[in-house]
Formats: sequence, structure tokens, C-alpha cells
Amino acid sequence: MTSPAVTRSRQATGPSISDVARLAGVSAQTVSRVSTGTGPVRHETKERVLAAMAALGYSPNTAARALKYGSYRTFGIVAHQLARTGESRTIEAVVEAARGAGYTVTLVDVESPSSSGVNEAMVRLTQQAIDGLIIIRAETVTPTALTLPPNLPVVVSDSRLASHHPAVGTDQVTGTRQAVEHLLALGHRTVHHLAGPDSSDPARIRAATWRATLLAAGREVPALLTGDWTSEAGYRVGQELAVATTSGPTEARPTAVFTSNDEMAFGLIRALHEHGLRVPQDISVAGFDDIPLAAYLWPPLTTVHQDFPAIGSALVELLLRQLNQREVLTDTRVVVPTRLVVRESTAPPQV
Amino acid sequence: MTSPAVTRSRQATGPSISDVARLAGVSAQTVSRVSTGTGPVRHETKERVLAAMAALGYSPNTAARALKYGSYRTFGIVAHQLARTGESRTIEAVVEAARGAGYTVTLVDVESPSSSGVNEAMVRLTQQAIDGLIIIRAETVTPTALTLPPNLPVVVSDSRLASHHPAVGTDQVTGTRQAVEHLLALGHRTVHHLAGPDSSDPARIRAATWRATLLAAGREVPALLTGDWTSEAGYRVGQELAVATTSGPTEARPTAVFTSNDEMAFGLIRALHEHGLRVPQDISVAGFDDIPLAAYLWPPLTTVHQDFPAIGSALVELLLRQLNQREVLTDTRVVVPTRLVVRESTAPPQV
DNA sequence: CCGTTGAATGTTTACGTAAACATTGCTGTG
DNA sequence: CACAGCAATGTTTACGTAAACATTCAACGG
Repeated sequence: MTSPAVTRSRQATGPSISDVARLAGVSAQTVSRVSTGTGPVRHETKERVLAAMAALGYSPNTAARALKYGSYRTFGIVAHQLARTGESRTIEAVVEAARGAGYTVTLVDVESPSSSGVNEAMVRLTQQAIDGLIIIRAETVTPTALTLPPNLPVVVSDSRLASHHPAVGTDQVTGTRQAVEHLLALGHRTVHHLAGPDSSDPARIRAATWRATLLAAGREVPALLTGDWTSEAGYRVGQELAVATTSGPTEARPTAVFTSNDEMAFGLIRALHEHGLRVPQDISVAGFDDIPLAAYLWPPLTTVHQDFPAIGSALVELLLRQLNQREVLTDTRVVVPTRLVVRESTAPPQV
Repeated sequence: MTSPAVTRSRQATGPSISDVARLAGVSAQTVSRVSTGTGPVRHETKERVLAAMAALGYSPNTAARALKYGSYRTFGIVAHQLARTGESRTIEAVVEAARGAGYTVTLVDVESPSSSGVNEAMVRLTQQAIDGLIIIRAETVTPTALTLPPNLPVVVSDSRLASHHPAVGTDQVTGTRQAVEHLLALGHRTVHHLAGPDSSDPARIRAATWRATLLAAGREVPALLTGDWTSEAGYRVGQELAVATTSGPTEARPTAVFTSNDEMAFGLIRALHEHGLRVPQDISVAGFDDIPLAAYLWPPLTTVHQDFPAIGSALVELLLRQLNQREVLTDTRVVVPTRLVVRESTAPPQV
């Protein structure tokens, strides 16, 4: 566990507790007492110390405190593409929840989503100052390939690691079933599915649930379409679908598509528009995530709402429980409910 | 500068350098030499130390190192709504650039965007361990109301603080002019503008440039429309605009709108669609930001592309320059160029 | 009026690390 | 062959903080 040769000379730091003590004419310990609010200090003395602090612009040295306490009041969070809707919203929620508990959040991004990439991030993180670790959407990481620092509380969200660590996840199954059943209830013979990449756990669960729901309803299961979460991929698949819709035999024409996220639905719908197909009159489309822009797409997108704030705060709560009660939570799984938001991109099929 | 009464007992920490030393049968200093790669160590000794490290699962204590070096290899970043496109993409770029320089990034969000909110965040941050501070989109903060820790390098982006700190910003003026001139060149008599909130510097600059560009071209300047960056606001304004377009005198009918960001364009276009107006045939719309989904809106959105990665790396670079060369950069301003991306939401007016 | 109590403050020590300085012993040179 | 020079390692010290322990002194009860 050798770290890179870091030859750093000491940098200038601000005034220390003893500078304040000297100026106030008290001992360092008394300054510490004022600073932490522990122990008895005469009012007059306290005022003098506070004045000295203000005069010197003193603020306590975090590193020294952390060294003393063995805690940093900081969580690490490993993300892959943090500008992507799901991740940035989860992170935002985590930051907020952590703040409430007096913690801040250190971000580490992963260059490649492979195990080695996450491991490399992990090494950097251990060299950082964190009390707990949050891993979100580590899609391609296999549990065994991940070497985590011992004794570091970990929680994961939406990843393959969920079976090895306490986890928080959206209720993929219910959400997917709601969407598919909604489309069937509108009268569609069957529902096509544009899935996320196979490396993603949520993508696979959604695809499996889509299939199971169709089978349970006694419907034909069309060939699975696969994308990579991007609008670009949705666009490409949309073009193929449009061709199939306008040229194939009437029987095989898709009339409803459920996409595994909203971004792909955006691309898909654009492709359909370009081919002169109307949504929802010619094809119904439903997504997953309910990103803020989903309501302002044309037509407004029917989609499965994910409660990202709930995910974020659940992640933080699981970490705190491990930290405070030293609980072992390996098997804990928090499931965050979903809700189908019906807008205007889905309608009964035109006969 | 009293911190809240933090009565924390010491938490268990991992094995220390002396545990490793004992196991390897060497002095602590030798372990340190192996760990940092400094100083000469016999090959055999080094192997023994590495083996001991591995056996104990040792990793160096960050707090102790930070205390020794007076540096944390960490930047703080203050954001307001980090799930918003511009912010999350800037943050992503900052994290990446910081990683390249061997730094990690600690996120602090601001409850309210007011000065007191940012100040409160500041207090929390000083109690964190950071070597430099990045403030993005602190729209409503006035420079004088902000009390920053002394000697802390700071850079800002897109905020009112730009005049008081080294700053990085998009070339608002050129970007806006490109968009407005593009619409005029298509043959539109004039261009309406849906601005961001007046509290935002970029919003005001874009609005002023829109006005100046119209005046320079000798065109009439329509009444300014104001939103708050959200699609919701764009939708509301779009409804009013749609009414004006379908009912007002032909002379006064808007034929082109430039919105100060893409989200508002989304909302605006949805409202126009709902009123049966076609984009771009009846009204052209251009946005600002070039969010990833802009290309997949229907119609694909003409918009001003912002180079967020460039902003992020410029922010980090300015911080590093202050840290390394102890430069005083107060007046430094990095301007990141923009580029108009013409898609299909703009076209010549139909006569 | 003496001893006890406890508020107010000071002193010592330890957290884990790594520079600075000290020591050992071997190699090669005049 | 004595000793300079240097590789390899050990010892001391300091980074800033705050618990743990020690001291002082005034107030109060018996």
C-alpha cells in the first residue's frame, strides 16, 4: 500500500490555539475549552479568548481535530458519471442529508466503470479523509474484485454490490410492473422494451420484470431492444422501430414502448417524430426516472417516478447507523417506492 | 469562532505506522520511508515492511499527514443546486481536473442562495479540511457580505463575486450575440427574450447583450420576459406568448424567442405546442447551455453551447496557481468561448 | 475555624506522521 | 590502511488539538 512519492514541504497554516492563548494570556487548554464549549470558563476569560480568536482570525485546525478524534465528519461518494440525472440528484440528496447530520461529502469520480477503475478510486479515497463510503451505480463492478479498506462502513445504491453491502435501491419491480401494466390496460396488445446496458443491475431487473409482467398477462414478448442509457441510443433504436412500424406487417407493429430511462425515451421519441409517427397516437412511450424535463418534453412523458431524495437520505442513514451503533448491516436493504406518473405520451392504440 | 459543542469520543482507527514497524522489526521511520517512497531502504527491508503493511491492512492516516503537511489535497466547492445541469457538469469537470492534480473535492451545498446561506456554508467549510475554495453560481451573494477565511485561495464562476476574486466565466456576450444575430439573419423582424432571474449575473449580461444586439441592428426591442431558469417558468411564459401570437395584431406577433437557458426553452416549446403553434414554422426558439437533451427535444434545439469541462479545469487551474506560486490573481478573469449550435428549432419566419 | 467541595485554570500526554538530525557500518581512495 | 563518503537505519521532535490529570482558591457546612 505504497502511496506515490509525495514530497511536500509544509505549507503555511493559520494561527494556532497557542497563538490565541498567548494573546489572551491564558493556557492553550482554556482556549480549547472555549473553542469546543466543554468545561467551565469564567465569563470574562471567555470574552478575552473570543476577542483574541477574532483578532487573529483563528479557526481550529481540522486535521489536528480529526487526528485527535479519529473521525473526519466526512463521507466519500464514488460516482461514475455524476452529471447524469440519477447520479447528480442522488448526490444532491446525499449532500443535504449528510449536512443535516453534520457531515460533508467528498466526491470521487471513477475514470472507467470497471473494477480496476473503482479500485483505483478506492485507493485515492483511503488516502482521503472519510468515515464512510457511498457507492452509487457501480454497474460493472463485481463484488469480489473490489478491495475495500477494512472497517470502513459502506453503503451502495443500484449496483451489483448490493448483495455484499447494505444497500438502498428503488423498487424496480413495482415501478416496471406499473408502467407495463398501464400500457396493457390502455389496450395495447403487447409492450416493447428498450433496456439499459446488461452490465447494469437495475437495467436487468427492469427487463426481467417487463418480461415477467407480459408473460403473466399472457402476452407475446417482443425481442428485447438494448441501449446504453443515452438519448443517442434511444434515437438509434427509435429509427429502427419507426421503420418496423411503417413497413412491417400490421400484426407485428409496435404500438407501445417502455424505455428503461427517460433520456432514451427522449431520443426514441425524436426518432419517431422524424419518421412522421405521432406519440401517443401511433406509438405510446413510457420512461423511467421522471427527470425534471420529462414533464416538458412534447408530448409530456409518462414515466416511473424515482424518489432520489429518499434514496440519498436512506444512504446517509444507513451509514450513520453503522457508525454510531457499530451495527453490522450486511443484509439490510432499503427499498424506496416508485410511482407511475401518467402524462400524455401514452394513450390507447389507434385501431 | 466557536464551533458547536462536539463531544466526540475517539473512534477506533486502523493500524498505525508503529504497528507495522513492530511487526516488520524496524523503526517507524523506516516504515514511513517505504510509505512515502522517500529515503533509501534496502530491498529486503522494504519487502518486509510491505508484507507487514499488507498483513495488517495498513493505510496511512490522512489526518496525521495533513497535520504534518499543512495541506489536505482537497478543494471545497460551494454549489447551490447541484442537480441543475450547469452546476453538475461544472462540478463533474472540476472533480476530474482536481483528480488530475492529485486533489479531491468536497461538496458543500447552500441551503438558501443568500449571503447568509453562503456564509453559513463557509463556516462549515472552514471546519472542513480544504486548501482552496470554488464558488459557483452564487447568484444572490454580494461580495461585501461574504466573510471568507483569510489566506484561503478562492475562485468563482458565474457570480457577482467575479469582481472580487479570480474568476472563470463563459463568454456570455459573444454567445448571446451569436444567438440573436442568427435569428435576425434568418429574417426575423426582432427577437423576444426570456431572461433568467435578475439576481443572476449571467442572466443580466445575456439580457443586456440581447438588447444591445437588437439596438445595434436597428430593431425594435420587445418587452423583456423574465423567468427563473426552470422549465415551469418557460411553460408559463410560453402560454402568454402563445396567446399574444394567436390573438394580437400581426405586427406585434413574436416570431422568434431567445431563452436564457435550455430548460426554459423546453417549457416554452411545450406551451407553444399545446397552443397548436409549430416550432420553428410559427415561432423560432433558441436556448443557452446546450444540455445533452437539447439535441433530442422535438424539434432539436438551436442553442449556445457552453464548454463546462473547460470551465471546470480553468477553475482548478486558477486555484493551483494560487496555491503553488502564491500568486495574487485578484484581477484574473478566464473567459471560456461559446459556440452556437444550430439545430431545427430555428428557421426563417413564415410570411 | 478547619476541612471539604467544586469552579476555574494549568500541565502533561497522546493522536499518527515525517522531517531533521544522529548513528552505524561498509566501500573505495590516496 | 586510515578515513572520507555514503547507504541504511534509528532517535528526536513537532505539527495542533483536547482528554486526563493536577493545581489553585474561594465558599460553605459542621
